[in-house]
Order: sequence, then structure tokens, then C-alpha cells
Amino acid sequence: MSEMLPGTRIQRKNRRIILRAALEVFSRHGFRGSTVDQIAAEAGLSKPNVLYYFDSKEAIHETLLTDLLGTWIAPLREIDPAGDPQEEILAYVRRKVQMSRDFPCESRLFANEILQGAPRIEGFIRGELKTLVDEKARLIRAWAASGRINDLDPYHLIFSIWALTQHYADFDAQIRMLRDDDSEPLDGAEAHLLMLFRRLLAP
Amino acid sequence: MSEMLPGTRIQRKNRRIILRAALEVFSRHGFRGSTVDQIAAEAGLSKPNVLYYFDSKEAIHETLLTDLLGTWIAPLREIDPAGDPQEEILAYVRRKVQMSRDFPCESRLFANEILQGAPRIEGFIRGELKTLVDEKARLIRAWAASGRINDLDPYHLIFSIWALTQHYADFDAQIRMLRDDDSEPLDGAEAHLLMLFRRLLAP
DNA sequence: GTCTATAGTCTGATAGAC
DNA sequence: GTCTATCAGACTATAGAC
Repeated sequence: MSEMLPGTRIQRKNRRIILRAALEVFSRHGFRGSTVDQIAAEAGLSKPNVLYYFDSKEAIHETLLTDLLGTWIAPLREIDPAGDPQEEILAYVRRKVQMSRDFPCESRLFANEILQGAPRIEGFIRGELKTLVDEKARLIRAWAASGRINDLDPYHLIFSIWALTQHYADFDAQIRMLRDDDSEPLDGAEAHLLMLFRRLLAP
Repeated sequence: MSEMLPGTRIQRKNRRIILRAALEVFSRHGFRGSTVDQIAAEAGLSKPNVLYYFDSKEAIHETLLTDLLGTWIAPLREIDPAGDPQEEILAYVRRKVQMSRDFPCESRLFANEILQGAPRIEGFIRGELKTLVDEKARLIRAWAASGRINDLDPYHLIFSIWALTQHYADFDAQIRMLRDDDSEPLDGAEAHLLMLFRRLLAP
């Protein structure tokens, strides 16, 4: 958590500026495709100054990824076993749509990482994420067994939610080029996705 | 089309080997993140030899992208206005699943390009692809108006098909890490996706 | 056609003045 | 803390021997 690191107020502020700039750059070009120069320009600082606040380009990237993972996993964790099955899953879809709206760069940073084979977050995926996904998959299976939602493979259901919601952040460039109006694609998408999952989940 | 370029049999063969290797490398690390050294190693050739067959790293990447776009657009083009609406769309989903199965690297190459803002294929997307998508969107709207399928936004329907099918190629690394068995994720996915779209399209 | 050697450029990181 | 200057290594691309 970069907010809790020691340092003066100006130090913490500059670290935040650099992280924000680096997120913009890394999310577009990936780790290898990004340069410290680009990050510095985006942050409005000199290259040596960026490397004064972080030990290395790698350290900036690692900080971003680590900060991201907690945020990334939260919406799934919030699914409540005590709630109404259909409403809980639809609320999860809404939270994921909101994430694509509020954190498109974070979504692309994550996508870039997975596209590359997830070398830096393999531990997170096989550990924390897998434990949580397995737990929620058991919950969804139990809900299906009780007949309250359609009986479908819980893993493919979760993958479908990820695919559909993250697509609007990750493939944003393509979607905007294919649309005539300049309205936010996600506004129409939310209603579409909720309708889709309502139909899919109906017993 | 690289197959139609002039040259001896061995020249065409080496060009194919290089393109195959470059596809593997570019699809994982993006253009900037890939090196000619990596491509040469993957192809089993020396670095200068690779640059004997292609003018530059950029030229290899451009050849790959150009070759890809035709393949990429074909499944959508095949949707037949004269066919049964639901069956035509489900057949399209099947073709897209097959693409993720047969051409996962091509899918990731495309994803990498879009993530970066689609700088190299903006013309293709705004031109050829948009024309085709608009045409098929009108067709789907007409089908919905006739009451033969559920009335939904045709653009979001198409985006949903892209998101769900390509996810299994692009996020393959994550999906495999989250599964216990070593069966092909796409085998179960195809049945799941067909069920999903059958429910979504039902009038 | 394929190699070794290398030119020229870019990039990550550091030194040292202020 | 921030800058200019710069080094060391990696990278694309080419020259030239064979």
C-alpha cells in the first residue's frame, strides 16, 4: 500500500504522480514496451527524478501490480452466501462493470500481464485467486443444486462475467472506433449485461 | 499474402518459419516488448539471417497483422441473411470458438494491438470491420424486429460474442492456472457458450 | 544464404553539481 | 530534491567474409 509508506507529504505526492503516470504507460505498452522516459514525460518529471523515488522501472511496475491485485479480487469476495443467489451474482456483474468504468487502465495492466502468460502474478492466481474462485464456485454449485438458479458450470459462469465486463475496458479502443455516437459504451453495456445474466441465471 | 510472394521454395519456407516464430513472440510480448533475437532463437536462425528475409522487425510485424485481418473478419462475414437467425448466430459463435482453439496466438496478437489503442489497425477497424459490423447489426435488428430472436442491441450482442470467445484464447494462462484438471478449457466452454447464447437469443 | 563483427541508437541507471 | 551529463548494456540493422 503506497499510501502507508514513510516519507514527507511531497514524497508521497510525487510517488502517487509517478504511479499514476506509470499505470497509464504500462497499461498501454506492457512492461517491456514501456520506457522510464515515457513515464517521466507523462508524470512531468525528469527521468533521474523518477528513479530517485523508485529503485527501478521494475520496482514501479511491481508496486502497481501489487496495489492492483487487492482491488481486483474485492468484487468477487463480496458475493454473499446468505443473499439471494440471482441478486448476488447480478450485483457482482454490476461491481465488475463499475470496475471497468472506474479503472480501465488497471484492467488493461492486468490483461497485459495475463497475455504474457502471467509470469509476475502466477503466485497470486494459483494462490489467493484460486482459493477464492474455488470457494465461490462451490457456493454457486450449491445455489444451482437448490434450484434457485439455472444449473451451469460455475467456473465458466465466472469466466463469462470476467470476459464480458473486462472486454469493455480492454477493447475500449476498438469499441469506440465501431460506434457512431460518442456516448459511453459502458452505459448501454450495463443494461445489456444485466439482461444477459438474468436470462442465463433464470432457473 | 506471404504465400504468393516470389522466391524459391526454400525462401518461402524460411519466411514461413520466421513468421510462425514471430507470431509466437509478438503475441506474448507485443511489438516493442519483442526482440529480433527472440524471434531468431524461436525460428532456429541467426539474427542477421532473419533480417535477410525481412527488411525490419516492423516489416515482420506488419506482415503478420495484415495476414491476420482477413482470417479475423471471415467468421462474421459468413453469417447468412437467408439462414435461420438463431442458428446463424450460434454457428458464428461456434466458428469463433474454433478460432480461439486453432489460432490462440493470432487472438493474442490482435488483443495486444487493441490494448495499445489499435494504432496500426485503426484503418482496418474504422473501414472494413466497421462496414461489416454495421451490415450485420442491421441484419440482426431486422431479425429481432421480425420476432424470430430476442430484441437486443446488435452491437452489444456482437461484442459479447467477441468477448466470450476470445477470452479463452487471450486469458488462457489464467484459466489454466485456475483449473484442477488438465482438460482443454475450450471443450467445456463451447457447450457453455452455446447454452448461454441459446438462452439470450430465445424470443 | 548464412555467418561473425560491428556500427549506431535507445534505454536503464548512476554520478555529481546545485 | 532536482537537474545535466554520462556510462554500460541491449537493441536494430548493416557490412563483409565465406
